Amino acid sequence: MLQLTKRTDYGLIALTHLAGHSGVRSVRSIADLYPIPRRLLAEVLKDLLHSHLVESHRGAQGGYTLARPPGEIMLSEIVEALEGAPSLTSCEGSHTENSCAVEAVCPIRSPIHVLRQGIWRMLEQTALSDLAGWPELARIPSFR
Amino acid sequence: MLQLTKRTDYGLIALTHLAGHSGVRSVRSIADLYPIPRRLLAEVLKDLLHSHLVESHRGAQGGYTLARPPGEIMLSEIVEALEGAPSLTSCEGSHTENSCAVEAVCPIRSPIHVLRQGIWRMLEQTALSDLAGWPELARIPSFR
DNA sequence: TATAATTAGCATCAAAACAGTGCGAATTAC
DNA sequence: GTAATTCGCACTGTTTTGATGCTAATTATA
Ligand code: SF4
Ligand code: SF4
Repeated sequence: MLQLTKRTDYGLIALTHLAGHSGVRSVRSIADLYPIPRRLLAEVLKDLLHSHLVESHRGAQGGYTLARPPGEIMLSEIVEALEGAPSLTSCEGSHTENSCAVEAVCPIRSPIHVLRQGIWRMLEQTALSDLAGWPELARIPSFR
Repeated sequence: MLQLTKRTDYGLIALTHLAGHSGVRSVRSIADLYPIPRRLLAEVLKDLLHSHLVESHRGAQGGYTLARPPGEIMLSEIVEALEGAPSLTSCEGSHTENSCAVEAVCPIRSPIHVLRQGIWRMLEQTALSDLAGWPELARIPSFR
């Protein structure tokens, strides 16, 4: 539906929060701050961990921190971590031989590719810090 | 999932075909040419009809034609007709008070808006003729 | 006029994607 | 030792999407 999933949405929020608040932040604290389902946010952060976008700190007083400076984390990485590389249509992406029946005579395949790359490039050129820099962020009270 | 639906995909194919072949084309002829489920394509074209992107011609030897020159039909219109205006997140679009719980303190709402507009602008600036002009199109045999 | 082709409108079904939850184990600050 | 926290896996319910069925209305044309 040409729309980001809530998982990605939540992931962006969490990462933006981490970018704006130094130190370790637990899932609980983030999920309480923004009313996000706690368990779901935990799943999301686990995915981000597996993609090496955040680092985890287990045990009491544990939580997550950004693995890199927010200026070096691109939205494309985040989206890819949480919902796979964008394909725009079904005939793209490494869906392991997901070939569409139309493919052979498809008149729109090439041009759609171009569009997809345009969107992808936008995500590649936007860093987490570009989101985190928004004024709204500064107004959010810090907890813990 | 930041991906176009198959309905949109099929719609683009049909419109591209109409753009490249003058005269009335029936659902059957298009669906047979590209192996697209006939009934589904019919549904798609009905939606396009309701959005005034194509014109219908009922009865025997009937079918559809483009309502406007392909240079004046923008991808944004097509996507909007088949899957609604792109929202990118849940807090956008006229979902009649679909307000997200996070909305009040959401740190990413504004920046995501900007991204969405970027994608939207790409679609607004690409005309059907930009797709139809691709070399593949010329190679497709004409039926009927 | 009869017939076949075709769109129009409606409803329905099946599969996939998605949002959200449960639970118990492992880890660690205190 | 205890409480807080991540980790891993599985599971459920809902929504979206893909696809199909059926009948009525329309129209070229034989
Ligand atoms: S080959 Fe064409 S019809 Fe098939 S998924 Fe790709 S763009 Fe869509
Ligand atoms: S308000 Fe924020 S969290 Fe809610 S849908 Fe919009 S971007 Fe996502």
